[in-house]
Amino acid sequence: MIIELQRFELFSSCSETMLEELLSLPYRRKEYKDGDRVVSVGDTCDWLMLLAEGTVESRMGAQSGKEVVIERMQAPMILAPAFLFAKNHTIPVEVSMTTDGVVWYIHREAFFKFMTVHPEVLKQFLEILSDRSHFLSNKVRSFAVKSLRDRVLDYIRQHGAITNVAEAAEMLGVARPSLSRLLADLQDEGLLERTEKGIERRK
Amino acid sequence: MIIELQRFELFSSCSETMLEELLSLPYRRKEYKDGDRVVSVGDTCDWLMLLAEGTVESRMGAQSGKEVVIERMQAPMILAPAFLFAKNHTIPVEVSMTTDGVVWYIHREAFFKFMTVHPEVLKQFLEILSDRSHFLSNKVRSFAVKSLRDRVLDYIRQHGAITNVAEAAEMLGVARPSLSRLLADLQDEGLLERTEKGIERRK
DNA sequence: GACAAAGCGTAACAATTGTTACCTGAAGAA
DNA sequence: TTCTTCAGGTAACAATTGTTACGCTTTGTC
Repeated sequence: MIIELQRFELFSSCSETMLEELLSLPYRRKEYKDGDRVVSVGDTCDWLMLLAEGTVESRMGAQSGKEVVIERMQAPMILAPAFLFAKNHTIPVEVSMTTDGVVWYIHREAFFKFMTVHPEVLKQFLEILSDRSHFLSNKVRSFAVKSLRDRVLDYIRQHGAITNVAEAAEMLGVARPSLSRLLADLQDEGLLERTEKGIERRK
Repeated sequence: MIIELQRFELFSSCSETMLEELLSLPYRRKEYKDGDRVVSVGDTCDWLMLLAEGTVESRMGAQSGKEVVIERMQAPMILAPAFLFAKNHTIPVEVSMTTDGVVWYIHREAFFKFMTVHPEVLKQFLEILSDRSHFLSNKVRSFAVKSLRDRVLDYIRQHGAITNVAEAAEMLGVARPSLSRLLADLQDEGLLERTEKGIERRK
C-alpha cells in the first residue's frame, strides 16, 4: 500500500514513516471496473482522490447534448485536485474508468493537516494545482481562439499521430465527419500524411 | 499599507502584527497608468501580485490574431495566482490596466514561508487557487460545448445586461457584427429586450 | 453650426462546421 | 464461407459564424 503511494509525485519526498502516518488518518480504497463512473457532475469533493491503477477519461457536457473529452489519464494521477479546497466543492466534470482500476480516498482535513506539517508535500500540491491551471488555460485558448486546423495540428504534435479519428474528434470538440473532411484537406495540402501509425505530420 | 493588505480575502484572517511580519520580507509596490501592460504572455512569475487599486483586463490570443478577453477584474484581487507555483512559471495571458492602479509584489519564497506558518492563509490561498480552476473549467465548458446563444444568455445572466456590444463580443469570442445579428434575432424571438440599461432578459 | 469619432445596425457574401445518410473495407464470430 | 460489427470515408445540404463595407445616430470639440 505504501509502495503504491510512493509512486505519486505528490509523495515523492515522503519516507515510509511519513506515509504510515498519513494512513493512520481516515482513508478508503475502492476498486472500479472498466466503464464505471468515478465522479459525476455536481458531486461534492471531500476527499483527495488518488488513481492508483487504471486509466480514466474526463468529460464535459452541455444541455444541448454536446460532449467533449477533456483529458485521458493513467495512474498514478490525482483526480480533480483543483476542487478539493474550492469554496464550492462541486465537480464540473464527469470522470469514468476506461479500464479496471483502483482509487484511494484521503480525507480533506486529514490531508490538509498532513500538508501543514510537511512543506515539501505542500509545495508539490501547489505545483500540481498550478499545473492544472496551466492545463485549463491551454484548453481555453484552444477552444476560444484557435481554429480547428490549429487544434488538429496541436493534437498531432502532442499525441504523435491520430490513430482513431472518432476519439480525436471527441477531444477536439467536433463531429467526426467534420474532422474526417479536414484531415483529408490537410493531406491534400501536404501537411499530413497517412502512415502505419495513423495520420501524422509530413516531415 | 497594512490597511490596503487587509482588504484582500487572502489576508482576512491576519492581524496587523502578522502583516507587519509579512512586509518585513522582500516586497515591492508599483504604480501603473491606464493602458499599461502589467503582464505579458510568457513572463515568468516569481512574485505574488496583488492588485490593490484599479481595474485590469486579461486577454488570450493566437497567432491568427484572434483575441479574447478572459476576464475583467477590479481591486482588491490577486493577479495570476495560479502561475506562482507552477513548474513552468510562465504566464499564458496578457494583463493590462483599464484604469490607473497599484500592484504589490511579494516574493514567492517569502510568501510560501508565511503560508507554512499561518495555515489560515494557506487555506485561503488553496481556496483561491481552486476557485480559479472552477472559473477556468467554466470557460472551457463555455467555449468547448456551449452554443453562442447559450454563452450570450449566460453573459447577460452574469452581467445583468449588455451595455456595450463590442466589449461583450470580445469576451464571447465572436466578431461584433455576428453578436449584433444574434442579439437582433434573440429580441425578435422575445428572449431579450432593449431597456435603458442596455439589452437584457425579457421580464 | 460644422466636423470628427464612437458605437451600433445591417446587408451580402464567404468560410467553417454540423447533420444525415450511405458506402466501403477490415476484422472477428458463427 | 457468411454474417455482423466497427472504423472511417464522403457527399449533399443546413446552420452558424466571419468578413467587409456602408450608413445612421449620438456625442463632444472647435
